[in-house]
Amino acid sequence: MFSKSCEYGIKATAFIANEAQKHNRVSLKAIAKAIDSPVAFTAKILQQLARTGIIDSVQGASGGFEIKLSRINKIKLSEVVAALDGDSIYKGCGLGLKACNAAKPCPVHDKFMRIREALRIMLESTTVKDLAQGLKEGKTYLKR
Amino acid sequence: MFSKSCEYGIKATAFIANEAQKHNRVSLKAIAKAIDSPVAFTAKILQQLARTGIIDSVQGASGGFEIKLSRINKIKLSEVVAALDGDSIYKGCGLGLKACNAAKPCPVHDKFMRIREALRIMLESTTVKDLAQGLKEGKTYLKR
DNA sequence: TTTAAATCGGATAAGTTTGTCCGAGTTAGA
DNA sequence: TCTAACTCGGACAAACTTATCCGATTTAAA
Repeated sequence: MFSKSCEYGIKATAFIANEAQKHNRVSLKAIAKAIDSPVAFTAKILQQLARTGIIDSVQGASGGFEIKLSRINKIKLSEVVAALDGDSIYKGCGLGLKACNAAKPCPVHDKFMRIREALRIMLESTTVKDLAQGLKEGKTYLKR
Repeated sequence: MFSKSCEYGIKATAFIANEAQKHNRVSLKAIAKAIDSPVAFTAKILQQLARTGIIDSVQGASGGFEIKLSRINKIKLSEVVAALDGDSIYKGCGLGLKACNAAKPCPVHDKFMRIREALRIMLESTTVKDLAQGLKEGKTYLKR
């Protein structure tokens, strides 16, 4: 469904948001450990998320990554996905046709539209805070 | 969502089924042309589908690929997908966790389950005949 | 001012998917 | 029996994703 980059990105964002609620800034190392991901690869993903403005990076000693507390309930899961995987998951044709639409649909067009629409709504109605909340309450996990 | 292999495979299967309804057997070349796919790569996919028993292949002159008319309303879209992409699309965790379940869920577990379940139901309730029907009626397309 | 703990960013490697090439085998029909 | 039109299957190549390495830069604190 999502690329590895996107999976790591979502987990990292959830972790950073949860730490933000505890007023912590977290290092790359700490993030990679928390989400069980390769450190250097995770760095690239965090840079991408920082460039997009989803997370903030702070350089230098005692630096790291953070999300402003006031923003964690505003960032949608869909934004994280779009930053890393683009919008093909919402927009693309299920069979990869370039010009697939209601006027000239592919054989799975109608049925796929419903699924993709449900996915879009789900991603757009879930915030980073929602993800962090589960972690905070010990109801959800980022490893195993 | 699906791999390129799977996209080509679904299109090819739909095309073969539609031709089967016209009592035609079709060659690799004809299939690749109809679905606008690379010939040699399509060959691999058709071989895979033939091995799985989804389509039938006939060697030699005037050979090609076909689906028995009596089977086109029995083959589910989910079987085609499973043959080419496996079942990770139904079973895998949205964030790639190996041990993600209701007891120890990832942050998107519940929400993803619903989407994947909808996808599963859709793929299992769509037959190859459904796909061919749209083509036959000129309502759906395999190119562009 | 020096040091150590960080991120940044470019180069490169490994792995997977996608795509190509070609010789061998199969079969209908001339 | 020969030929032409097919599929089969292995080896290879290209492109993309995933992952690693390392030097440069930034910054807090001793």
